[in-house]
Amino acid sequence: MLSSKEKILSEAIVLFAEKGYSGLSMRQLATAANISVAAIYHHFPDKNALYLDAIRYAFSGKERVFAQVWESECSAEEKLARFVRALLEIMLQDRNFHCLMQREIMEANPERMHLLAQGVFNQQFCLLMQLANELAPEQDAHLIASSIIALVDSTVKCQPLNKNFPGRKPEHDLPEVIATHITGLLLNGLKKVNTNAC
Amino acid sequence: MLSSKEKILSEAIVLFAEKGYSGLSMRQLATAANISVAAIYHHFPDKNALYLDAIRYAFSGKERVFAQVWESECSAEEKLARFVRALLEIMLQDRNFHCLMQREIMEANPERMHLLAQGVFNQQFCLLMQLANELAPEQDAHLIASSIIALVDSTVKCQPLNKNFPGRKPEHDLPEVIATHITGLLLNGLKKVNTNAC
DNA sequence: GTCTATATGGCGATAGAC
DNA sequence: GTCTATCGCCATATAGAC
Repeated sequence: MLSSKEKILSEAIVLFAEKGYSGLSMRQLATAANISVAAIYHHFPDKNALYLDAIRYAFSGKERVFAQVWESECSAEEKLARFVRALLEIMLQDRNFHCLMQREIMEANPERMHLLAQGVFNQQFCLLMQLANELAPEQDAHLIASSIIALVDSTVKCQPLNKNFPGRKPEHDLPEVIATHITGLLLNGLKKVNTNAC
Repeated sequence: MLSSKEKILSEAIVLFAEKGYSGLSMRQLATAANISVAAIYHHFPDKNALYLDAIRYAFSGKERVFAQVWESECSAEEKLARFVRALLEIMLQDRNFHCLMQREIMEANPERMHLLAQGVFNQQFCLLMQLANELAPEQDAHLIASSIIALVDSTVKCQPLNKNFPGRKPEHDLPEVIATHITGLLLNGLKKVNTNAC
C-alpha cells in the first residue's frame, strides 16, 4: 500500500504529464489523490517543490532498465540494437515519463535541465558515446549519441501525428518494427563510408 | 503596420509558445499587445478560438520555404541535403514555431492533430516519401520519412539538454554541422545493404 | 473598435480544530 | 496527519459607455 505522500506523487506524475505545471491545480490533484488540499501542503512546502519531487520520483529507477543492456557480453552492433529496443520500450510503455521529459526539455529551465542531465541521463549518454566510438571511431561520438536518442524519442513522440499521413501501416506501431528500422538505419549509416566504395 | 488583430495574434504566438495554453492569461496577452482584455474579446469569441487562430497564423507560409527545395533540379541525394537544411533552419530560427508544434503534438488532441497534419504537413510528408522511395526503393518510405523529420526535430529540441553532456563542442550548435551530420547518416544509412558487402 | 467596471468562480496557500 | 473554513488574488468572460 502506498503512503499518502507516495499516492500524491504518483497521481502528480500522471496529471502533470497530462496537463503540465500550470494546467494542474492543487484542488484537482487533491481530488485525484483522495485527500484534502491542506494535507498536500503538509507533505510539500508549495506547488513547485511538489513538482520537482514528482519529476525525481518519475525518473527514479530508469537506469536499472539499461543496466542489462550494457552488462551483456555481445558485439557493439547487438548492444546498439538492445539499447534502442530498451529506450523504445520505456518511452512507449511509460507515456508519463516520456511526456514529463518532453515538457521539461521544452521549458528549458537551466537549473532543472542540469539536474535532469547530471542526475538522470549522464551515465547513459556516456555509455552511448563509448558505443558510438566502437561502431564509428572516425565520427563525432557526441553527435551520434544524440542522433540515436533523437530517432527513438521523436519517433515515439510523433506517433499520433504520423497516423494521419499516407503510407501508414498497422505494423508501424509495433515496437519490434520501429526498433528494427531504427537500428538498421543507424548500423548501416555508421559503417565506414569507404566500405561502400569498394 | 499591424492591425490590432494581427498584433494580438503575433504576441499570442510568442507567449503561447513560451508558456503554453494554460500558462498564458488573457491579462498578460492584453498587456503584451498594448490593448485591453475586452478588446481581445471583441476580435475572438474566447481563449480557445484565439489559440486556434494563433496556431494557424504561426503555421501559415511555411510551405513556401520548402518549395525551392523540391523545385530544384538536382539529384535525390542533394534534395535530401537541402530538405534537411531547410527544415533545420526553420526549426532553429523560428523557435516559436517549433515550440508550438511540440506542444500541439504532445497535447495530441485528435481534432487539432488532424488539422495540423492535413492542413500543414501533408504535402511535405508526401514529397519526402517520394524522395525516400528514390533513395531506397526497397525500404519503407513512411518510416524513412518520419525518421528524417525525427532526426532534425529532436536534434533541435534537445540542444539545450545536450549542452550538459560530455563531448559537446561549440560547432555542434552550427546549422551546417548538424545538417551535414544528419544528411551523412541518412544517405549512408539508406544505401542498399548489399553494396556494403561487395 | 476600444475602454472602464464588474460578475463569477477557481487559484495557491494558510489557520486552527481534531 | 488530516480535516473544514477562509483569505486574497487572479482567472475568463461580459455589460455598457464612448
